[in-house]
Amino acid sequence: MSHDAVLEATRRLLEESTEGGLPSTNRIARRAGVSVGTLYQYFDSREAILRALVREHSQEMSALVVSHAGPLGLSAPRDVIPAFIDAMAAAHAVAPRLHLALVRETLSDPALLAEVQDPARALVVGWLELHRDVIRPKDLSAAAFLLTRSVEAAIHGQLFEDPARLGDTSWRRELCDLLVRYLLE
Amino acid sequence: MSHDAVLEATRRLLEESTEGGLPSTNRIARRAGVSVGTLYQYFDSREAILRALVREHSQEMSALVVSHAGPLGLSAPRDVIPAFIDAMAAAHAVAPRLHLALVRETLSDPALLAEVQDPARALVVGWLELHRDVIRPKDLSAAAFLLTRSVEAAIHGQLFEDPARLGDTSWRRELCDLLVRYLLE
Amino acid sequence: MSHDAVLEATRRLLEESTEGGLPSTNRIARRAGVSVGTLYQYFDSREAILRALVREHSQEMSALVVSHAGPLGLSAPRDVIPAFIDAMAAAHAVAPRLHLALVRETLSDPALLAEVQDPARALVVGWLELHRDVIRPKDLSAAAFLLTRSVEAAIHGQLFEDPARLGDTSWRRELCDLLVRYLLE
Amino acid sequence: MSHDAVLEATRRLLEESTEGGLPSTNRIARRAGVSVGTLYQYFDSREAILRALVREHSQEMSALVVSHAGPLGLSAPRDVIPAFIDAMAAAHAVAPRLHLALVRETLSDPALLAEVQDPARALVVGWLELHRDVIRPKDLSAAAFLLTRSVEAAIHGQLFEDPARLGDTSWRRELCDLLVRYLLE
DNA sequence: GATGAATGAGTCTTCATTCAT
DNA sequence: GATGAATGAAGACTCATTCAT
Repeated sequence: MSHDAVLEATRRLLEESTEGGLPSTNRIARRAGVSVGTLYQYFDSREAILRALVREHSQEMSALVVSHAGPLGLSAPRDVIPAFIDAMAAAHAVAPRLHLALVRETLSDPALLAEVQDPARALVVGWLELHRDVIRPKDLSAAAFLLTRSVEAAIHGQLFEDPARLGDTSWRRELCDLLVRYLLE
Repeated sequence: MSHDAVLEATRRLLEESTEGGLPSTNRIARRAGVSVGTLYQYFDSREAILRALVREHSQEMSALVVSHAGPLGLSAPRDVIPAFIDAMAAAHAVAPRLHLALVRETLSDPALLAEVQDPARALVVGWLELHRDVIRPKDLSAAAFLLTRSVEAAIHGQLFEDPARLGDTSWRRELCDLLVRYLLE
Repeated sequence: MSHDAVLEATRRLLEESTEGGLPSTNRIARRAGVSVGTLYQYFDSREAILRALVREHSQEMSALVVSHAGPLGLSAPRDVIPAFIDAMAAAHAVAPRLHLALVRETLSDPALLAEVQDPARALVVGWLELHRDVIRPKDLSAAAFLLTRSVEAAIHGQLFEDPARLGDTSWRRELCDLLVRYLLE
Repeated sequence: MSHDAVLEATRRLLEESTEGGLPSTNRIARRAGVSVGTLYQYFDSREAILRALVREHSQEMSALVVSHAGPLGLSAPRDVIPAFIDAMAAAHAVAPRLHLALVRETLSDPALLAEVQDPARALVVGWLELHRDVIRPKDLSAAAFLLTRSVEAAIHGQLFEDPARLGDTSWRRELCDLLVRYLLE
């Protein structure tokens, strides 16, 4: 219970604050309505909170994307791609500041980065394999890498540089073009 | 003089350290062979050092890329694209840890991010305009956004996830495909 | 039951640890297979555990020494003295780290120190009285003080400075000389 | 300057307090009339303060003893021994609580213990060598060990168990007897 | 009696910044 | 301009103790 309260408090603090850093343990505890001691009953260290947060967040994001675009898994890639882009944009729009903060923090922790990125990439590889016959590139793993990186990059660009324009359709069309031309010839 | 010594000391410290954070002002000063007081004579605050560093770094990166791929500005895009990718990879390989640290720091400062990204993007827009006749996408600004974001994303992915493989040629070929198919039809 | 489990757990923890301090109550409880709450049902405070420990330990030490050298009580002092030294050394070798920790802690609690030292001294005084005719010093209480202090000091010196040499015979001979010459003329 | 202020403040705090422990860094700083930060400019850690204190204290004690009994170095051992005992007692009477606290703390740090005890022991060995012809025991190093340990033990006993009686002459006579009979046959 | 989650004051330590020299 | 000692708020973390269940 307190475990979740701590995580939720951190999420809120992160979503509210302007600068990137993880809040102090005391601040998190106060916001969670518990004492610092309690916080340390559930997490070994400040870093452990971050890790838990990143894991939960990445699963939530995956779930969101899947629930948006997942059902289309069997449709033609040409239809799935724009849906996927929309789903990714929507998932990123839920808590953009939190997302930014977590991305920022994960950047300097390769192990955590991998832990979070590998399953997501595996999902994409699976989808590519499903449609192997119409997918142009042969190295599916390399393709998945490029794919996920590019989509995230585009969305992050929008998010970090000009959040207001995240809903725009122009960059989506362009990104869709990029992917379709790369994947489908 | 001291101004540059401080910047250089910070660069070195950042490139050496494993964890991401900017070193303490005292540490920077000691490494620069200067007193903290002097440091504050040249920089208003710890943040100011960071900003100066980011600016210088981004210019250096641009210069590196231009000196690598620039001469080809007038060649056919089909030849320039791979050269550009190589140039970007080379520029990122010079001081990868420093680059990571600065990217990390810049992430939560939209103003600084824009200040650094706009000129780079302008360069790309300029190049696209030069070859407007053979460039497929019409919205050059959106194309430049996608272009720079994707290339950086691919390189950062390589850099942050598996630095050893930055020199590989497989991901470059794939990235080249992505760009050529998008830009040149 | 739990009472003894707590004491035994503390003893073990103390004997295992390298640094001197009494372990935390939570640690003791966990090791004892008991909850902190239970611990407080048997001991008023962390200090109370320490006091109980010191008392038990001092009785154990006395018992050990008596069982070693006691039977010789009626023999000639010249024979009892080396036996006593050996018995003291043996008693100290059982749990040297625990002993050190308790000595350390007792040092700043004069009342506890007296409580532990007085009975031991009384034993020695009794023995001296038994052999009053061959014992040179007249002030038996002062002699007992010097005696116990000196033997303990020698053993502690060995124990704290160079535990490996506790089994050596050279310092024992020397200590025996010291005592014999003082007590027996 | 602040360096000494910190040490002096700690000394005073230690001499005043009843329980043994080294005071907190904040307390020391406040008492020294400086900020915690300043404290850390002169000492690497709380432990470093302790070490500095122990070193200074042991030198002060040595100096005190030497200034008391030193001039007699060339006199006959039979005269030097009581003077040495008096000098040791006097040195211990200067700041008994401080001494107790430092002894307590040093107990669990064999390296520091050795650092402090070795020079003192060397002094005694030197003196024994000077009078080798009249000194009975042949192993001077073992004799010095026993000597210093016994004298300290007797004084500490007096100090920790019944400080008021430190000035008494009865235990001194007895201790003197012990040493004379051991050393001089 | 037993539990163990919760407390929160207190610990050591760091660090950006100032200012008298 | 340069120095670097001094500051002190703030940070992460510990731990003896309580109390509702």
